[in-house]
Amino acid sequence: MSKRPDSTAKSKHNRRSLAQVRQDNSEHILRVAERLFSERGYSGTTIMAIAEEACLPKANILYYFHTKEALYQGVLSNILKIWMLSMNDMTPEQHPRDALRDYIVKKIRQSKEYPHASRIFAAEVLHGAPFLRKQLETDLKEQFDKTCDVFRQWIAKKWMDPVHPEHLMFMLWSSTQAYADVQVQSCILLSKSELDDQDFNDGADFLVRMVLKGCGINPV
Amino acid sequence: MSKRPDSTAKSKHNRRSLAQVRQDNSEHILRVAERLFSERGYSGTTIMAIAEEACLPKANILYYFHTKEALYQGVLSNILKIWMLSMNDMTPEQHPRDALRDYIVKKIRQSKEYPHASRIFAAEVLHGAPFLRKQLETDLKEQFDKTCDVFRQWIAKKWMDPVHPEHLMFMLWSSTQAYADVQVQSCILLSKSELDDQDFNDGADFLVRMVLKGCGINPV
DNA sequence: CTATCTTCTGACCAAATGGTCAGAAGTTGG
DNA sequence: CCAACTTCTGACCATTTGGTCAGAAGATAG
Repeated sequence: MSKRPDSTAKSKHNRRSLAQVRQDNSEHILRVAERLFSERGYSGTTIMAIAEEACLPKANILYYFHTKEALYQGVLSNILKIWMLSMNDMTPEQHPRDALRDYIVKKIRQSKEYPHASRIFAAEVLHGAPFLRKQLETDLKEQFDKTCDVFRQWIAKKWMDPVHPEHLMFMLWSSTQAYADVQVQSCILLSKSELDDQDFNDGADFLVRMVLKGCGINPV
Repeated sequence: MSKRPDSTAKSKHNRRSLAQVRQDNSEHILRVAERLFSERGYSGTTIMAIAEEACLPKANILYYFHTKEALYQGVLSNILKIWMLSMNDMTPEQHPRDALRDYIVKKIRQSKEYPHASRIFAAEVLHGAPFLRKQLETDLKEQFDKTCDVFRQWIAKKWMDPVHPEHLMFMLWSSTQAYADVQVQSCILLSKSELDDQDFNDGADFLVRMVLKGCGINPV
């Protein structure tokens, strides 16, 4: 049960403004909801469970987010913000050696820092993106196409082997994503209670090396 | 609504034995349930929905599978059967060039042929494997450790670069799995209604090439 | 201090859900 | 043909779930 920011300090002094209260509570609820949605999925998460974890009465959750779906949308829009933000553009001028390395490292770091977000996103896609379809079809597709184009230009410049750009993108996405999604499984398989920093670094090193070599790029 | 095997042929003749009826119906229900669970997740799938899709009254579903969880377990055990079956052992004697190629091709074919199973499995793992934990900790981990060991032997024989075996396994698993999981997303990104055989072949070729080169294996 | 606005909450509700059960309908073996 | 057994199903039930609402409690502005 993650405590909300205030809780004890309800005495007359140390008062927060209404605006402040609203923001604090909204964010607190969103944080709790994100965790639960990522652990149990949309249907598996009840408003009551969120309320208990957030130490707030159920009706209060619904005061801030009028429906369960609205709450979920709130979580999703937070996630997409992170996503788009970190999805740095690779440029045709950059050498793929650097651009791909940066991309992989960034993505894996993201999987480490925002595992809930990563997993919600993955679950969303897995079930046909019922809530994200629109956004994926516009924003993400644009990004995807642009990046594939960069790959093609690198290939034209003979900076890398003529690999299938689309499949390279799939491979980059899935294998970096895996470090968040399969954390549970990883723990089972590696017999660790959690992936540590070293594991993430090893993963990044491994992937960078594999991708660069696999694309015929001299890592220098 | 996928029709059940019998349906019309209820007239006196052309009768099926009770044993036959039982098997037919069980399998029919499992098939329908598998599809729905993969599309909507465990909590998102109601018995009523399964009943409607299977063209059977709800009570009949519960006659064959006493609880929702039992039905889900039935689906899962089907899935694990497929999984373990196709998880061919790579052996230290095989050259990684052939073994890895076979593995990737097989896995991707599996993603194509059993997309529902693949997705249920992925969702299960994503949510901490609430129903599969035991099996993963025993069967899958054994397989995992054994395969990592094979990689180590290949490395000792200088048949491939000294890559991190565990991370290679992750990468193989996630990037092949992706061809089932992300089918939706793939369709969005590639603007196709479905991945066709060519796409799966391209994916396999790409991955084989990438992995072999990435591991410093001469593809011959 | 007071009138007004926002925040908060217990009590309540209709619908959906997993599950039960008695008994009808069909099958089987003798 | 009959007794025993399996399959099937409509009606029913308790619980859970998302959501409403009236009014209490607290904050704010004049």
